[in-house]
Parts: sequence; structure tokens; C-alpha cells
Amino acid sequence: MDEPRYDFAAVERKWRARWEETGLFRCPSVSEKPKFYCLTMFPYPSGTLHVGHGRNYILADALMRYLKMKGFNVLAPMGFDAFGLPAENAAIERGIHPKAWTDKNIARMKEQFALFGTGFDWDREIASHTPEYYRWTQWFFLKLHENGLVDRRKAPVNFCPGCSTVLANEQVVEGRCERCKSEVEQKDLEQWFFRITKYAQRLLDDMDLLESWPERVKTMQRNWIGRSEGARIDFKVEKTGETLSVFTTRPDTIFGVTFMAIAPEHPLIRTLVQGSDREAEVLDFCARTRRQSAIERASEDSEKEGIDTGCLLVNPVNGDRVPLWVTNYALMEYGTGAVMAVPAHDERDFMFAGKYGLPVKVVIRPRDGFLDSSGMREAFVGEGIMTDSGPFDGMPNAEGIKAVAEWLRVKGIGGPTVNYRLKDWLISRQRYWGAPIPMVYCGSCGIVPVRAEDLPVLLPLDVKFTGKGKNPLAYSEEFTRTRCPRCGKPAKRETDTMDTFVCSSWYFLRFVNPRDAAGPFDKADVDRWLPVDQYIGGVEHAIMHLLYARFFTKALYDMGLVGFKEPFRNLFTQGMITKESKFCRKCLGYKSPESVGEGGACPDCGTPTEGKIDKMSKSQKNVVDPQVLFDKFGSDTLRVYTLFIGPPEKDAEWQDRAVIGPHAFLGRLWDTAVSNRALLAEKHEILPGDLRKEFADLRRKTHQTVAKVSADIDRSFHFNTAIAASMELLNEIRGLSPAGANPSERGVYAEAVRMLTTILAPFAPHICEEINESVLGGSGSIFTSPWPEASAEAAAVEEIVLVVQVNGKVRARIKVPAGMDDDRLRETALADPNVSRHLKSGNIEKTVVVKGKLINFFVR
RNA sequence: GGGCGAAUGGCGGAACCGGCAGACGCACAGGACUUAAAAUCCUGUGGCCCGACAAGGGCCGUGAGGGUUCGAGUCCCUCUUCGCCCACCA
Repeated sequence: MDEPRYDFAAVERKWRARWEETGLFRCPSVSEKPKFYCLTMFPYPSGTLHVGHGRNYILADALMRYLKMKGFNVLAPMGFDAFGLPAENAAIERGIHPKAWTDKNIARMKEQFALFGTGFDWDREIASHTPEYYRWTQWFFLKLHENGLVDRRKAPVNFCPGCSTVLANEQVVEGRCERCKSEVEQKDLEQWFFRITKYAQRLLDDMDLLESWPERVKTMQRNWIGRSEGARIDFKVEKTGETLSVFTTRPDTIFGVTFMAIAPEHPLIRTLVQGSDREAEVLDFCARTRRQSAIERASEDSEKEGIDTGCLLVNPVNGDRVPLWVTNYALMEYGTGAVMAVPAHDERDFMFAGKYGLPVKVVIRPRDGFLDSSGMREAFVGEGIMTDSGPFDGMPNAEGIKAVAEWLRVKGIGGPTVNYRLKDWLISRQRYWGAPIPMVYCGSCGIVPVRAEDLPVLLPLDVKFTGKGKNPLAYSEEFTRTRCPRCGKPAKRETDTMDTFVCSSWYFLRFVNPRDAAGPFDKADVDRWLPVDQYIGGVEHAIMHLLYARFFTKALYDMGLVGFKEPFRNLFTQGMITKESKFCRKCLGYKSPESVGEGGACPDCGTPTEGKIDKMSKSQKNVVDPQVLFDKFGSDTLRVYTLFIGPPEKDAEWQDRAVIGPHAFLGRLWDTAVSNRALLAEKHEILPGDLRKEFADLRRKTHQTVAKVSADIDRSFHFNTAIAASMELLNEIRGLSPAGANPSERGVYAEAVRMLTTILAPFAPHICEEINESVLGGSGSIFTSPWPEASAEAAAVEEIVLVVQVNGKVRARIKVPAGMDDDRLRETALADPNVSRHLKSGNIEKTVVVKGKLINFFVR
């Protein structure tokens, strides 16, 4: 009797509904089971998900289901990082309100999550644009403010004159406005900062607490924080006696300073040149460089340029008077914005000195020789001996670095110091669609924080989006007009909103108590659930999000609000999914791979297209819509293919045609189950002695597979090899007919199918649930049943294939009993005709035996 | 310029501590079923050579070259190509 074909659409629908009804994935806050917080980075609701996004969620979901079966109380929540610019741009371009656009996208994306068959706990859903959420974002702002971690000061920002608004760094493409293409200007504006630099050292040190973070991510954070040890040295302006401090990692070269370089943005310049005959020229250079900087400085190796200010500075160690130059290579945002230039021992200073005819003074000579400044073709940056350096002559310069710094400290003209590349976090945005900064400007009291009990500062919905002028919030009378929280007099509200990275710096805490109206979270609950046991997301967040969230957690720890120092104990960054895109050189456009077809010719002009493997993107027309695959093959196939595509930490290339493999595999699994219904319902004790060889083999394979799948997930989330092993097991099951089998053998067959169904459940949950219920007679969900234990005894081999090598080359494979001793192995191996043939040529000088695997004879 | 990672059949990938290279899958080829196609199932599939197109056996083969080792895809050195991140960082 033929079983009907597997109706994946109906089965998957049934189980999605069942999980929902029974609340399978709703996570109780308190449980006897050990907790596991499995967090997937919450997405920005851009509207549509492709299979590349799907990889992230499927990965996390498979892991979460596995852990659930392993007996953990798993918290796997999901939400939306819902503030941000695209929503506002949609409002400007298409007249949709950012909130409507965002809500619509969230609804659409929640539908799409169903395509991936994910079992997140939607009861805990959060969205950062809701007042219930951003109220607490504002509350954290106040807390940070209270604790001296918020700062308001002037800072250079990207300003687009075309749109007359400030732009985020991400919106500046090659120095131009992303939207109107006009050149972006640097403007000094009052901005809000979080003082993350206070935590620079702890952000470095506590990386030891991050158990399994990819080394790559840790390195990126270390580089970003950019700690460098060196010295501060105070130079004096000859005329005025003002101090100009510099930071250097090479205090050992202090006696070789021949000029000073200062950034065009440096505030000291204006006063220094005021009234001098060079004033106009210098200021003009500054203005020009600053205008250029956005565009030119982004390009690779822009020419070093500078102008002499006409001012002289005094080198505090020897009284040398050196000229002060404004240069485009001194950066305001690093160190003090001024550099002592030592052309003899710094590549950039050398090039600059060469161009402008500035002197070169050698103060480090090679260990075994001398160095003449006139013959130098490049700076000498290697190690050597200090020379022409006053009291330090003859000292190795590596020692000199510390010695000079200490000497400067004693003399009161500087001293050892540590400099960080990390800058304070500029969190204010002159944009509407974000959490309003809860501050008020009062004529009498100054800048006053909103009282916590008055939160949230609601974002008004009735504003106009013109894309012109200031932040739309600034035009909302209703919003800006308020009273001073301190004196009650009329006052003005801050109209800047917070960077969306602020919202995502604490969301992992909110999931613990998502509906708490009394606070952002309950401390006891949060301390029980956090740190996150496994965080999963894209490597694109390696720096910003992960650094900010770490900073937030440390700040909250210091305030006593949480009891842990790091938010994410383990981090997994999954690789991107790429796909071939087709580019036509003649039409200068990307073509969808389907339209290009087999021959590779452009569908519009017929010329051959170029294929390129790339990240999925709309503009390259290489996105794969999960809906299409879902309709054609179902969720389980989409999941298994996605997991099977390759090791999850690596990029992988999507191949449409390869999806059929996992689909056929699941079809065979179904077929195997339903066509052995009767047998699978039986219960038999397995007596190993009753098994014919092929059934003993199957039993061993079954237990080996269970062990391998568990190990692959535990060790490295390598679902790809776990699935491959499951496929092997199914192939072995199908190679065997249970007809005529004795009860023990029938038991082995049933055990194989049962265990296979169970271990595949995290990857292909719907079909496994269905087989479990309708064929195997299981009740309830397979995810509430325990993960199978592999029996070491059942997995043990009695017979091994011994590889026999002569001089490292395989000459025979012999089946031998597993426990055979070395002497017997040797005898058996030597008895093989092919082995003895290769041994004939010489004497055996050495024999190496690898237990259970291999024997190698070395002959000369 | 600096840092990190990668390179294995026609393709995606496997090989975990140095021990059978190419698991598993795609694609392809042949066959079964079918009026036919699709679907499904079975068989084969790194290259070259000896042998008979068999059985069996040999040589080569993991980007290139060298080294360590009884034995190297894996470890060490040099180089090439590609990818990502940072980049005038004083």
C-alpha cells in the first residue's frame, strides 16, 4: 500500500499552530532547570529578510531547540531595533510616517520569521520605538548623567549644506551627502557625549572575561580602543609662554625635534597667528584643509601639506627653538592634536621635512655604525643607540623611551602617559526618529534633566517631514515648549534624539522583564539570567554595538544596578551568505541570475555577463527570497539547506539548485518512517547477541551518529557535519530491509529511526514532530523529550580496518579485531602479499603503530 | 602600510591532537520505472598509467617553493592570490 506523499505545507502549518497554542517556547522566568540565555541580535526592521538573514535566526533556533532538549530552561527572545534613519527617509521620500513604516515592517518581518520556523518567545517581544521601551532608554540617559558620564560640548560634526542637516557618519559617502551629493562640511556644534573613554582601560582588561569570543572580534576591539603608551611633553610658545602639549610614543627622540606639526582644527592656531602678517594665509590654509579633509583624507595616500605659522616653540629639554607648522597630517582627533616632528626617525616627518626643506637631526644611530643626516633617503626607525641627546647619549633607545619619559616627569615638563584612540561616544542626532534626549534648557537654571517620574519624554507624532531645515522636532511647539523641572518657569526642550546604538546597548536586559512598568528590569531576575550565555549575530557589530553594550553594562555595574561586568559571555559571529551576481558591462547594470539563464548572455543586449560572488543585495539583484523556497520546499528544507551549506562561522555561497538535496533527504526520512509504521510501533528489547552483522553495524552507526551530532553542536555549532552524519545514518538505514528480521533486529531498526528523528528535530522541527507523533507514537512535543544518549558500549567497534603503510604510503587495508595487540598486528600486516612485496627491497628499520588505526613500516 | 582570515575534484564542502585526502550533498554519466517527460530509485564519478574496458596494482594530487617527521591538507620558513577589518594613530 502506497503512503501518500509528504504534505509539508499542511504539516508545517499544523506544528506552527501547535507550538503557538501550547506555548512551547514561552520561557518561564523561574524554573528548576538550569538557565540558558540564547540571544540573537535583534534586527533593524528594514522590511524584508532574505535567506542570508535567515541563516542567523535558523542557527540560533537550532541551537535553542537543541539546548531545550538537553534540559535547559532556554530564554530565546526576539525584538526590533526600531529607531533609525531609513524610517525617516521613507517619510520624506514617500510621505509615510516613520512609525507607520516601522510598524508595517515589523509585522512583515514577524511573518517572515515563521518561514524560518523559528521558535522565539514572542511574549517577550520588544521594540525600541515604543514609549514603554524608550522611556527606559531615557531613564538610562539620566542615570549616566547623574553619574557624570554624560557630557555636552562642542564637536565637529558632518553637516550637509544641501539638506541643511547633520548627517551620521554612515551617511557620508566619500565626503559627500548620500542623498543630495553635496560636499559635507565639518561644523563645530554643541553635542551630547557619553564618556566611554573613562572605561577604555576596563574595556580592554575585561576582555579576559569573554570566554569564547572570536579572537578576530577581540582584536578589532583592542585596535579600536587603541591603547598606546608614551609620553606627554609640554612645549612653550616662545612669544607668549603658552603651553602646547604633544603626545608621543617616541620620547627617546625628543632631542631630534626640528619642527612642530599642528592640526588645522587646533584651537590654538587662531590666537597664535592673530595680528601677524601670516594670519590670512594660515587661516586660509586651515579652512582649505578642513574643507578637503572629508574627501581627501579618505583617499589613500594624500600629499602631505603644511604652512609655517611663523611662530617658534621652545623644546623644553634643550631650549631649541623650532618652527610651528600647520599640517594636514596632524589629526585633531588623536592625542593632543599636535605632534613633535622628528624627521630623522619618523617616516611622515621625514617626507614633510624633505618637501619643505626643514632640517633633519639624527639622535638615534644604528648599534654598529653612524648615521649622517645629509645622506639619509628615509627615516631611521629601527632600534639603536641614543646620540646627541644630552644626558642620554649612549643609551639604547628602547631603554630611553622609559628613561626620558620619567625624566620629563621629574623635571615637570611632561611625563609617561597612556593615550587611547577611542573617542567619547557622540550620541546626539539632529533627527526625529529616535529617543528624545530628556533634557530641558531653562533661562535661569541652565540645562536641566527631566525628572525620572516625568518620563517618557514622548516623541510627538504630528510633525512634518520635509527633508528641509532643522530636525522636525524643532518645529513642534507642543514638543519644545515646556517648564523647567527645577524652577517651573517656561523652558525649551532638547530636540536632539539619541543614536540608535543607545537603544541597543541595553535591550538584552529588557528581555528579562519586558513588561515591567516600574523599572527597566528587576535586578534579581537580571542577575539570575545574565550574562547572556550565547550571543549570536553578524560580525559587522564587532566594534560599535558590542563595545557600547559592554560600556553600558560596566557603567550599570558601577552604579550597582546590575551584578555582572560583561553582558555577553560567549559570542558567535556567523558568516555571510553570498551568491553569484551577473553584471552586464554594456548596459552597466546587474541582471537577475534567473533572467540571464544558462548561456550567461544579458537578457537585454545579449552580451555575455560577468559573474561575481557577492553579498546579497537588492542592487546586485542576487537576493534569494525565503518565501519562494518556503512555498516550494517548506520551512524544514530551507532550514536544513541553510545549516548544511557550510560551517556557520564562514561565508558560504548560496546555490539554488543544491536545495533539492536536503529536500530529497527529508522526503526519504518521511518515506522510511511511514513505510515502516507497524515495525516502528513495536517495542523490543535489543539483545546484542541476536544481531546479524548488518544490524549490529546499524546499531553501532546509530550510536556513533548520536555522539557525533552532539559533539558537533557542542564543540563548534557545526550543524553542517551533524547533518551530513545524519544523512549517512539514513543511507545506512535504507540500505537494510527489516523484512525477516528477528525481534532484536527490529528493535535496532526502530531505535535507529527513532534516534535519527530526535537528533534531526532541532534542524527540521516540523517533520520530526510529525513523525514522532504520527508514526512513533510520541505524545506532546519532541522538544520536551530528552536528547538521546549515545551508548559507548553500543558505539564500540569490534573490528577495525587497519591501514598498513610502507614508508608512509598505504599498501593494504586489513580487517582485524579491535583489541589486537601490537605484535599480532605486525604479524598480520606482514602477512599481506602486497605489503611484503613492498618490503622486499630492504630491512625494516622502524615500525610505528597507531592504536586502532594504522601501522607503518619504515624501510631503507 | 598594519591586523586577521582563507586557498582541497566540475561546484559547496569533509578530514577535530600530524595517521586511509575528497565524508555528505550538488552537478554529471549510465541504468530501472514510464508511451514520453518530470518525480523517484539503483550504479558510477580526482587525474594519469599497467592490465582486457575485468580482478588487481602503480604513479601523481590539498595555491607555489623549501623544511621538520616513520608519516604533512594539518606543524615551521619563504612567496603568490583572494577576502574582511583598521588605516597620515604621532
